[in-house]
Amino acid sequence: MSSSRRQYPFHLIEPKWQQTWEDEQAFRAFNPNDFVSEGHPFGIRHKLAGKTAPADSLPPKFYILDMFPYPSGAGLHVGHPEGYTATDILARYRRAGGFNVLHPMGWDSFGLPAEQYAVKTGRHPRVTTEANITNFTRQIKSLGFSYDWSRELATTDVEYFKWTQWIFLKLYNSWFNPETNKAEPIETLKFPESAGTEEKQRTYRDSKRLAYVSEAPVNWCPELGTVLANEEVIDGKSEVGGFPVIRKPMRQWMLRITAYAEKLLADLDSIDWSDSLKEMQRNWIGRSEGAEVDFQIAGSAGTIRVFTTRPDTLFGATYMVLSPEHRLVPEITTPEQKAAVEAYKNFAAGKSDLERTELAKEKTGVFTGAYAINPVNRKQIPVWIADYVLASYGTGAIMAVPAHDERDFEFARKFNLPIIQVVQPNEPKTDWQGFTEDGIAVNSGFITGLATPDAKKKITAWLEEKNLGKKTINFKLRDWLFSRQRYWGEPFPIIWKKDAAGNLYHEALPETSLPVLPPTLEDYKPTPSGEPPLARAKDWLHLPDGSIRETNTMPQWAGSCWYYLRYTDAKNAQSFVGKDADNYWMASNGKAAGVDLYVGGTEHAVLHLLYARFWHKVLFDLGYVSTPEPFYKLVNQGLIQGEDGQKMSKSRGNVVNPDDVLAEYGADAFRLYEMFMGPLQDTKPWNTKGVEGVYRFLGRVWRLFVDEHSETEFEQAETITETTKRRELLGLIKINPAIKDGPATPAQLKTLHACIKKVTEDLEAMRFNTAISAMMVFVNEAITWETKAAQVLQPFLQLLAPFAPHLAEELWAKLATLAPGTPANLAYAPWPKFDAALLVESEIEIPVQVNGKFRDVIKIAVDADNAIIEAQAKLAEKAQPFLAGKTVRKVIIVPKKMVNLIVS
RNA sequence: GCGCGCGUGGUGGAAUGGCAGACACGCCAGACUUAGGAUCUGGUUCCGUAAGGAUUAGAGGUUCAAGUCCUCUCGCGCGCACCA
Repeated sequence: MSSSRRQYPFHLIEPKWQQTWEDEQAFRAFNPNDFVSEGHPFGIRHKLAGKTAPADSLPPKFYILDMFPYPSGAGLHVGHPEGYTATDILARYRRAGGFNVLHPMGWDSFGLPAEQYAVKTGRHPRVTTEANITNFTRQIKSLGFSYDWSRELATTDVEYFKWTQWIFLKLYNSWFNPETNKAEPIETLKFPESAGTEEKQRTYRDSKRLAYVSEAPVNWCPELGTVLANEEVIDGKSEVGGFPVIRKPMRQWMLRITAYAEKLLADLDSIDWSDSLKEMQRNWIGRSEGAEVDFQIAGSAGTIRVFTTRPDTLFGATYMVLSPEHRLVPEITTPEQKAAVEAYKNFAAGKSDLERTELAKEKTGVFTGAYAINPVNRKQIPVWIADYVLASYGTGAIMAVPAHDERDFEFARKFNLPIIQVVQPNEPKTDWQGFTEDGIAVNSGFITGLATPDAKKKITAWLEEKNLGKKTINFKLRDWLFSRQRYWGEPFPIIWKKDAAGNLYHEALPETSLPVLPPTLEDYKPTPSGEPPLARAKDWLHLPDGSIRETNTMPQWAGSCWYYLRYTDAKNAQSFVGKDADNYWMASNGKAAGVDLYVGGTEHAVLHLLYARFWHKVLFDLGYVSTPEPFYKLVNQGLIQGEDGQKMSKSRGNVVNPDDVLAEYGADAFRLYEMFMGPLQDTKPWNTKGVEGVYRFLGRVWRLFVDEHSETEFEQAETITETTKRRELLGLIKINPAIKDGPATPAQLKTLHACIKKVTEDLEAMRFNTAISAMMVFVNEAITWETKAAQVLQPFLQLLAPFAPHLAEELWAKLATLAPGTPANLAYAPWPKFDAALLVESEIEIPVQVNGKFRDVIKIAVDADNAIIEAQAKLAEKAQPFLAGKTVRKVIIVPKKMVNLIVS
């Protein structure tokens, strides 16, 4: 730790103001019909003090949200406060702008590390989690963020996860009605004629629920001891920890997110997210238009249905491929091929996901012995199985058109299958083999000669007419695997029963039984038989009526799917969120709706952000929330790297701990640096020297405002005063005698208003780095003024306040002694407006170019007409050598910008 | 492989198509000082004593004018990855 002298006493100022804000609950947001206490600055500003405020009396709302953190044992990381600082600056800016700002914080506190720690030590995850939350709270509070702590929540709070379970029940008790195109209560589902018995009705109903049970191969991670969603598996490894993942058939809970694929895709157009993020979601949803086509199996009544985006290439289909898992494989395989097919199925099943992707180069497969009939030309084509065809996409079977599909082309060459051209590239020199783009249909019967889009239309119509196929839209998005074999998650409000025939079936617990608490355990490991840890609690597991509880728990994403809603009404005991609160905080304000600004890392691009949108849409369909989208504007902050330009990690030893930075430079400098580093969205390396730079800037601000002699007295007094009483000594520091409550010079006003303009515009556009540089320019200028007008310095403090709130408040309070009538509370003082008239120049400098090259600058009156500008430009001294002996052929004048002389 | 984004001084970064390098860091020189890792002043893209010239990854193009728009190449980052 450095022993260098402090630039200013932030160590006293910062705790002082944090205490003040907490004492007066300065940043509490008021809901409709809340009572606003007499002395609250929000009430004073909006004339609501001492009143109960109905929705229409409240100012417009602004909901600014951070992605809440997982409270890890490692504590806060410098990456966390980057987004939090940005949102805090905007929250403070909007408050000053007269908005009712909702700016909450909470904890995404279910999760694996606490559970793994529990497995090792036997310490209950709740104990670990609470200790971590305490530490995170301390760290976050020490940064002076203006959160409304009265709305703090943790996903592990019983009062919170009770409602998470409640929402699950809504999913369970709903189905997606394709006719109304929305989710409806399961009661509106009509049974088909065939579902006569109670058991059949139950089965039918269960097959339609938004939350359903599926027995299918899932992503099993042995190391983590749990299954994972597709979104949590990256390159065949777990997103958390990077452990191998294998396919394993298991009984699991799924959420029918695929029913919302179309809406999740279409509604991206209604929200203000970055293009790259929208693109990631689009790719993940993966919509593709094409056709399903039925191929008859030769010598059999069966058909194989395939999905293709290129029905126009049907005449070029020379073979078919089924995925090894396809249900027709055993049926169609001929006796001679049986052994080979079985061997191949085993070979494919034994591959891990990792091997499937990494060894994708070389195609493999075997012939089944069967032939299918191409519906357009009645030709017999062989049916193969190969693992390059995925069971989980489309119909799990394809028609192979080797001439115009790279994968089929590779496969056909390896196994010597015929390749027939059916598309002619528009560019005649292009090789048609392996040509996959649009062209002209050839060798294709009745579609020959048509351009690809027309050929697609015509053949699809033909297939539909002959009842051989139909236009189809397919999505890459799979249903969301929603259960985990863990302890530290929300238990499902579900029990299992046996019917008369001895079949297990599931049933939801009634809402009145919520919350379902997890049992207390001694041992958090799975059972020896591989059951989830909850199965260890025999008393909990078995209900008196003989039914058994579901032992899986929900994934960590469950809690984060709706926390932004709970913040709007965090204490509501009757409902997950009240109608008034939802209407006020999430309502439209004349634009697309929801959270006005949501800031967080890109790592949640397809996980949290897709899941939360899905839940929100279900709640919207069911009438529980007022908007179709949760987050109107979303910004991803960039990664902060270590000083070496590498990703921060313990193993690299380049992790910067915010506590250390705070101790040495203070919270205001830390906040300022995080914003000064560069654009919020960019990845950028940490640089301790850079912190010193902004710290020095704050020191200059301090010295601009305070009297140096009094500061020396203060410092001497501090050394002989006990620590706890030092804060009171701040009163010894007097205002800089150069500051006068008199008129400002035009130059001072101009400097101020230029700064107001720049900072305001930059805040609107979230350009924090350039806003800070504008304030630096102001201070560099102001420090040279012999007499400093209080009326110029005061608005500057308002500009500084969102960035460095502690220092600004301290100086504001000192300056108030000079300027009577100053609002007591800086945080709610109305944001200064710039006066354009003060920025107008009578004379401006404009550059003179000769043949497009900059040569000189001339000073002219702003309202000078073109003739004068031209004349002045021709006289510009440094331009003379380039004009001598030449004729000016053309003069280009951009008013107030530049003049360009074109000479021969 | 496909998609998206980005390449500007020694460093982080600024520049509605109109004076490239704002604002900082670092460095150099000076002032104050017992001292400086405090503070203040000045300088700092490169070549050149200067006048001037070159310069925004590279090559070409549009334009009176290009870091900015277009085309190609190279490099980096992110995402997806046999999705038919």
